[in-house]
Amino acid sequence: MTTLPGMADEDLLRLDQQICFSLNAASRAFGGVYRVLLKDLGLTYPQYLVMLVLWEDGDLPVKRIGERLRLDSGTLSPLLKRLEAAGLVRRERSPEDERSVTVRLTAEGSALRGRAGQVPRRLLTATGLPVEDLAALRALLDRVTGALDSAVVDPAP
Amino acid sequence: MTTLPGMADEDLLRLDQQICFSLNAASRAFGGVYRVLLKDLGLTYPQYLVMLVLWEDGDLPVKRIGERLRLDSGTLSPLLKRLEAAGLVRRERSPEDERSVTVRLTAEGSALRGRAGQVPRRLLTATGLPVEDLAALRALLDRVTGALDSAVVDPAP
DNA sequence: CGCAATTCAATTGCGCACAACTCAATGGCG
DNA sequence: CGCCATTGAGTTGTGCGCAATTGAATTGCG
Repeated sequence: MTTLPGMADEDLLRLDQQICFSLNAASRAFGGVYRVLLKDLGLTYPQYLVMLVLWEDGDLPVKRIGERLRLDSGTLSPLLKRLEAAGLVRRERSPEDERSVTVRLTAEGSALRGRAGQVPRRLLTATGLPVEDLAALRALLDRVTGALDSAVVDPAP
Repeated sequence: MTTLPGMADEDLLRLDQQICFSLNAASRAFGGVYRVLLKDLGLTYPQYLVMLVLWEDGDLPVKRIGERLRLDSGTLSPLLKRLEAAGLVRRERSPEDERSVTVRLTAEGSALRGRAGQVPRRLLTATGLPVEDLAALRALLDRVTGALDSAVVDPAP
């Protein structure tokens, strides 16, 4: 079984503590830096992620954006409304499937990409890691995410 | 300067995209697994982090908990109220400094530690990574967090 | 064809994260 | 001593994340 022999629950509690602390802290530290960098673009971090997807892929239905970012409509609907209110995107019901809503960049939304050009470089230097280490970090994170997503965890032991 | 020569803004945008996607996804994937594991303890993930700190250190003022978890009173005050409502902690004004509030585990709160004993092991196995890889991941994350925290990022280029 | 199951977006409700602010207690300094 | 800056919690407001639900459009199956 999965008993990791030779480690007491005590020790695991401590290790667990460190790992979830570290991931949490890192996630929020990233958020903090992005918040500063994105301030004069008028974007929040999650909004920036949506714009990245749209800049990369062009117009997309809400569903696709959700798949790319691992977000559901409960998060995306109000977020996209705010982006629309800011004049960066428009939302239109798809003619061939009235259930689907296509998100389109406005001219202003597309133009914002130019002003965002400096953001990644400034973030990468802020991390203090060489690009190779960041790639390694990303690989590890993706492996963990994949495992966690496919791990069917039954609630009760 | 910090120009990372030889990389175009285009490429950096893409790399940035991948890194922030990965970190975000990993963070939320962890949250999802913890949510399931903690469900029958009646704890959310952030509440679990607070309990871990209290189990480790004993009674603490709100201030100290915030330092340990990188959280401010705006987050902790309502969270601790919910833990108190659940009967896991009590909050008392410190006699020697009336501004400070000490958070104390109740008997029920201490007892919960036993029931939480299985959580870390089950999480570790869910990650699908050997312990050494997780340690490496944690080290990388801590390095990045340290760098990001100390990086004074001026809002406007 | 017609009805049931599925899909997609939106909404509601709850909890967390963070900025900005209030308010009381404390400490320092003239 | 008296005043003022600082400190510690709490509150408010905004936005994200997710579960659960709704409602309309579409698909599938008898």
